[in-house]
Parts: sequence; C-alpha cells; structure tokens
Amino acid sequence: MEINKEIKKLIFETIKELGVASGVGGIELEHPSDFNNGDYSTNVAMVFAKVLKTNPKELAEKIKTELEKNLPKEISKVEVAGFGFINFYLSKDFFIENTKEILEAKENWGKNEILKSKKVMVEYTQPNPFKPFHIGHLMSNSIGESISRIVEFSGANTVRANYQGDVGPHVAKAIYGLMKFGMPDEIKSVAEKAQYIGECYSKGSNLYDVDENVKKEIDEINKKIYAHDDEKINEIYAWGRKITLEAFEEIYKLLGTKFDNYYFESEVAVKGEKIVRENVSKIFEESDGAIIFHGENYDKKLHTRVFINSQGLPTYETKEVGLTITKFENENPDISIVTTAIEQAEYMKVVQKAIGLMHEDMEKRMKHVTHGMMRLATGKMSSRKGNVVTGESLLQDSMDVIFEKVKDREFNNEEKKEISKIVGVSALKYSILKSSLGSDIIYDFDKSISFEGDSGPYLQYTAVRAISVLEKAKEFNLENKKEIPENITDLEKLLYQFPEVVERSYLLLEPHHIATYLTELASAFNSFYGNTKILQEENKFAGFHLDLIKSFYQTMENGLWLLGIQTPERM
RNA sequence: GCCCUCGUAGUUCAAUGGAUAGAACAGAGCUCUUCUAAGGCUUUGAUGUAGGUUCGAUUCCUACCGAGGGCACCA
Repeated sequence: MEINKEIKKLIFETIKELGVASGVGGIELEHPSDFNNGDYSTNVAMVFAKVLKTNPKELAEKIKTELEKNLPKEISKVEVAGFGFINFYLSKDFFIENTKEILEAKENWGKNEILKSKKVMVEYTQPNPFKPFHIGHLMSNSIGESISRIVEFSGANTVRANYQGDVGPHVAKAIYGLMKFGMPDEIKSVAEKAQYIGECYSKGSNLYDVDENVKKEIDEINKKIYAHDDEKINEIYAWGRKITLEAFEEIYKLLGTKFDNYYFESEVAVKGEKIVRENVSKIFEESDGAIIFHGENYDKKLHTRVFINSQGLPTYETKEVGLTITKFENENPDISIVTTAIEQAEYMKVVQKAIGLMHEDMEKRMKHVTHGMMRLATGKMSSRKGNVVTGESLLQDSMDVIFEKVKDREFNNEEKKEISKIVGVSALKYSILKSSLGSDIIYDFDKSISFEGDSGPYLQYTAVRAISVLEKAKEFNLENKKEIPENITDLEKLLYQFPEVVERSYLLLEPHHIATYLTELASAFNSFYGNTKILQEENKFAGFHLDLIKSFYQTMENGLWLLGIQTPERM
C-alpha cells in the first residue's frame, strides 16, 4: 500500500497546485514521536513559509484546506499543530487493511525492491586461521549477517563472503609455537585444539618481540610458508589451518551464518602481487626496497602505505587488492560491502584509492562499513598478548545463563538445551546490534549482555507469549466474535511502519534501527497483552485481537530474522 | 603533529534539522484464585565546553576538552 509514498505525492501535488515554489529541499514526512500528533507529519509549511516570507501556521492552514479536497480514504483527519506542522491521522480502515496485508505477505512482510535484480556481496567476520575467534569476530559476524539479511530483504541476490588470513607472520608465529611447545592431544575436541593453537600463536608472538633469535627463526618460517618448500612446516600448516577452520565453522553454525564464498589470503596474495608489480611506476613506487603507494598524492587526507615489504613479501594491502579484484572477477557484484572494525577505516580508504586508479568501476561499487571495536575494560584486546575473550567462551557463558533460568521448568533436557542456544545467542547478538555502528562496545559480560528489558530474550519472550495465545485460542470458541473496536492501539500504529524501518535500515546500513523498532513494538504488544483479556467468551473483539496478534507475531519473526535471531516456540 | 570515529540520566543505549530529548538497568512503590511475571503499571534522573548557521540544533559548521583508532614494511 505504501501510504507514506502516497501522502508525499499528495503533498507535492498540493503545493504545486498552490503555486508554491518548488525545488526547495528539506521537506520531510516523518512519524511524530507522540501518537497524539498523528501518524505522519510534514514540515512543508514551515519550509515554504520562510521562502514566501509568510506565517507558517497560516500557510499550513491553507495547504490543509487544499489537501482535504482529495484526501485518500486511508486518511481520516488532517490537522495543523505546533509551529506549523501538518499532521495526518490514518483511518481505522487503513489499519484493518494493513493487518490483512501482513497476514497475506507472511515471511515477505517488510520486504522492498530497492535492490531488485542487483547482486550484493557482503564480506564479514574475517577471522584468521591459527588465531583465536574472539568477541571482535562475534561483533563483525552479527553485524555482517544482519546487513546481509537487510540487503536480502531489499530484494538483492546476496552473496555472503568470508576472508581469512591463512598466511602471514601470525601463521609463522603459531607454527613456531607448535613446534616449540608440541602438538595438542589427539583426543581433544576441535574447539580445544583450535584454542591451543591460538595459545601457541600468542606465545610465539611474545617471544618474537623479545628474542632476536626467535624473531629470525619465525621470519624464516614465514618465508618457507610462502615458498612451500619445507615438508615439516607444510604438514603442521595444513593441519593447523584445517583445525582452526573447522572450529570456526562450528561457531558459524551456532550463530546462523552460512557463507557462500571463502577467500584466503594465500590465494589472493599471488594475484595482488602480480597486479601491484605490474603497476610499479604507474601507481606504486619503490622506496627503501619496498613497494609503496603515496595516497596523499591523490587526496591529502590519505597517507602512504607499504604494499610489498622490503623482503619482497606482499602485505595486507596487496592481498586486499588481489581479494577485491578476485571478487569482482568471480561474482561481479553491483555493490560490494566489506564490514570491518573502524581500525581499518583509514587503511581501506588508501587501498580503495589505489584500486580505483586501476579500476574506477570497482571503486564506485565498493562500500566499507565500519563498526566500533569490542574493547575490554582493561584496554585493547590483542590476541598477540593473549588477553582475548574467545567467541566460544562468551557464547557458552550466555547460554549457561539461560540454561540456569530454564532448568526448573517443565521442558525436557533436549528442549532446555535448544532454548539456551537460541536465547543465549540472541542475547549476545542483540547486545551488539542494538547500538549504532559508530561507537565502541566496552565489553563487560554483566553490563553489556542483558537478558531482560531492552534485550534479545525480551523480544523472543514477547513473540513466544503471542504464539502461546494463538495456540490456546484453538481451545476456545471465538468464531463469531468478529466485532471491531473503534479505538486504535499503539500496536497497530507501529505495525504498519515495519517496511519503512527496513528500508531505512538498508539506506543507512544500520541494523540497530530494526532492533530499536522491535523493542518499541514488543513493548506495545506487552501493554496490549497486559490490559486485554483476549481468550474470553465475552470478548466480542476476539477475532480482531487474534488477527492483530498474528500480525504482530509475523512482524516480530521477520524483524528478528533480520537481526539474525531465531524465534523459539517456547521459552 | 596531521587525519578518522565517538562524547546524551548513576550505568548501557535511542532520537531521518522539528513538537514535552525516548528506552532499559540500577533506586522507590504497586501488580500473577486471568491467555508464559524473562511481563505490566507508577515514579526519581541527562545533551562535554564555548561560539556560529537556522523559524527551530543532541543532530550541521568552527575552536577547545575527553575517549578510541590510523599515520612505512602487523592484520
């Protein structure tokens, strides 16, 4: 129905009719924060009052009179309020129609076609084999998965990509550690082995910094990894890579992410190096034995970065070049989104500039979405130092909290575990996705992960309550309770806004708008639920109420899906 | 030093240049002989500082203060 677009059209037609100057920007149609001020509101009179040098309230009245001449049936009332706002009130019929629309659309409710027939690639998570999967990766995964789903809801063919650093100094450090401290016990689980490898990396890294001889040894291993000429190292390498990747895969499964493409640094490094070397003197230049790019020559806000180091090995920059070009060659996406923490923002601008000099078309389609960092109260987390909180331990802690809550409930053990999983993951994801992408999250389990109030479990709990009423309703005879109440609940006033929220979330690439909306929606549902006895023979509105609950449940389910959160049947 | 993010109740977060700055947690007080109390209802409390643009600024601009990040061979 897209009533918002209809109202906008009407506004523009009306001001044209009145001969008011067009081409003025800043005209908005928004939802007033207070429902008393209507369902939609426009500032058009205030904007034009300035241009025409008239009183905004008088102009608003004039526009209102004109608007009322061809008001669509969905609008019951137009009012002028405040400094000259024109407020639109939607009619009861509109809300009834909307409920029908939701129930028909089902899992498609909320979708739009902004990206129809476009291919969008989203790269996220990017953990490195041989290093731990830490809470920063959990953050990246939650955000990237949600963005992927938002893009998908906007009509795109979404390709999920993961990029993993399976070569480079960190691998050499881990292999050094494994050779020095021994291989882990065969009977240990994949996750335990992966954790051990991460510890070896940390130890190797520490020794690298303090011991000159170890540094030489690790540098040597690093060269051998690239050269593939040492059988012992090749063997440990293949084993460690496999184990850590398997461990990552277990986490992805728990988180509900399934990647379509995996890219590895070892694969893209060769291509990147070839391209960079081909463009020496054109784009890159030699300096102190290294090959560098002077970003500041093109934009004074950019800086110089090393692409091939003085040992002749490609750096991350060159691998990124190889990765980007490989992605475009393989998938040719219309938009290529890469999500990383903000620490890579400046670096990425320089690399994108370098790529743009070779492939202008690619640069235009690249989008870097940055999010804040997960920090510990004690400072920056660094897997080199070994002070990381691993993804597994955090997920486990979160699931344990939930298990504790359900342990005395009537569910069987299998169900308790399933609920702990679904709700535990949700608590974690919501805590990441509820805030805008800009700011850092200072990680503190008790403070940053909440299980009540503004939280993932709150949303799930609300959905479960709704489904529970719908289940119980089958035991009642409410067939002929078809009357429709005259008043419009806050729940109805929020439900129809869902597609707009999805659209906005895509345009800004900010999943938290969905999280905020769902919390408001859940709150409206809980108020309604608390104040209304639905399953009563004397409730003449029962049929209407049940449809409303169904449409609420559908909206919540779709919204949670966009956040990458599952809806449990019971909890 | 230069550049990029971010500063909102005691705490964790919202607020497409708009109306009385919203929630949650914590604090105070109600609420299950009624569909899941992980809930509902009432209540206390905030825009870092100083200017500017604007009818209107938490939002845009400038300076400062504070936190985080980046600035040549880590990723």
